[in-house]
Formats: sequence, C-alpha cells, structure tokens
Amino acid sequence: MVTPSEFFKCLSDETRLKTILLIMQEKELCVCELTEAIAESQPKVSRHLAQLKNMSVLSTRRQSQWVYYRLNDDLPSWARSVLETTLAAQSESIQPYLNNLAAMDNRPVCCN
Amino acid sequence: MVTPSEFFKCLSDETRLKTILLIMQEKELCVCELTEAIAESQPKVSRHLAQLKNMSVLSTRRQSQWVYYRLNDDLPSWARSVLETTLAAQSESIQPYLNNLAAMDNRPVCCN
DNA sequence: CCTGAATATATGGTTATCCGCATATTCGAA
DNA sequence: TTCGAATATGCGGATAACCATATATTCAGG
Repeated sequence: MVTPSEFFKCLSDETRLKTILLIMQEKELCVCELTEAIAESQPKVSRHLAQLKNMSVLSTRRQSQWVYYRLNDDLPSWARSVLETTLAAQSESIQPYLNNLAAMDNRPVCCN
Repeated sequence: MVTPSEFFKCLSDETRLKTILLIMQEKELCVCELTEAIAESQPKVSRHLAQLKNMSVLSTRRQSQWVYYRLNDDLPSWARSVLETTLAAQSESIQPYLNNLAAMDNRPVCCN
C-alpha cells in the first residue's frame, strides 16, 4: 500500500509523469510506444515503468512480445483523482508526445 | 511558475506534506507551532518551509516575532485541487499532529 | 534450435536530497 | 542597546535518485 508521499514521488520525475499521463490518455501503451512518444532511451523508460509497477501505480499485461502498461485498477480513488486532475490541467502539454505516437511507424496493434 | 513534477516533488517528502496538510486544516501556522505539531527540529521544519515558499506553494506573513505560513493564494487551481483531494483522504492520519497542536503550551495567539 | 525484436536488469558514476549541528538574523521588551 | 525567543541559513556528510552503457531475458517465427 503506497503512502501519499511515495505516490507523489512517483509523479515527481518528468519521465514518469509523462508516461503516466500518456497511458491514461491511451488506456494502455507498451514500452516501445512510450519510448518513441517521449523520445527517451528504452532502458530509461523501462526502468521508470518498472518502478511505477513496483509502486502499484501501473499494472502490466503481456501480449506476445509486447508488455502493455496501464493504470493499476486498484489505485486508491484519491490517487486516481489526483491523476485525473493533473491530466486535465496538462492535456495540452502532452500533445506533442501524442503526436509522436500517432506518427509512429510499425506501431503494434493491440488485438484484445 | 512551478511545473507539475516540481509541485509533486514538494509533496514527496513526509515532512513537507504533513506541514502543508496541517496548514490547510488550520488556515495558517507559524514555525514553532509546526515544529511542535510534528515533533521535528526547528531547522528541519524551517528549511522545508523555506523550500515550499520558494516553490510558491506557501506564502508568509510576519506577525512581530512569528512568521505565519499559509497556502499561496496564487496556487494554480489544479494544484489546489490536488491538495484538497489529498487532505480529504488523509484527514484521519494528520489527527495526531492536530492533537499535538491543541495540547501545545504558550501557543502564539493570532491577532489579525 | 537459432535469430531478431521487445523488454528487463546489472553496474558504476554523477548529482540531488536530506539531515544534524552550529551559527546568524530579526524583532520585541526591558 | 542588550537579551532572549523565533526563525533562517551555512556547512559537511550520508544516502538516494538518476543516468548511460552494456548485457541478460523472453518470445515469435523460421
């Protein structure tokens, strides 16, 4: 069970916050999509995602060779509310990353 | 203008989060009240408060020898909303600190 | 099996954060 | 103008956070 300050620490890193907001917007995203969207190295993205999963902020689903990350369904409602508020305030600033995503070649198709 | 991740970093430390929630609950508090409430050293409390002021999360008002801290009136609404949500979810856990405050001797009287 | 794509992790180095302790500053009262 | 209370800050030292690079793992297809 994550404490409020631990939860906020998850959001205190630019890379982690970006990935969370993008995942919220898109329901779920795999590592290569996020890597492309925010233009960071694969190990860097993967490492932050692992951390967020470890803190129970995100959960994963494996689809053959891809691992899809999404918001943990069991996230406390106050935490979810914080994220919704943040996304609403930041929807404009994540637009460039969504554009990168839309422009991505060979984007894996989610068949579920 | 504080970014979301900078703002969340402010909330990622236990001491800072406690002081913010207590200040919200009490409208405003001075350093010695906070020091007593959360039972931490004066330099530690003062240092975190200075940091929060520097990040425009808190503002100060000097009343003779006391410095009262309160939420910055210019806090962006999304940030204020995040704090309100957090306080609502944590009102129970800050109760012990409010009790310390209520039991405090020689508590400065706010005459404004 | 073997290969390549996607993902995860190990390692070492740099920087940031937090702390305790000591000291400085500010202000009101005598 | 001196003293004490309240507050702020300077200064190491310890720890944690973050990163780049290299390598390991997992899985589908041939």
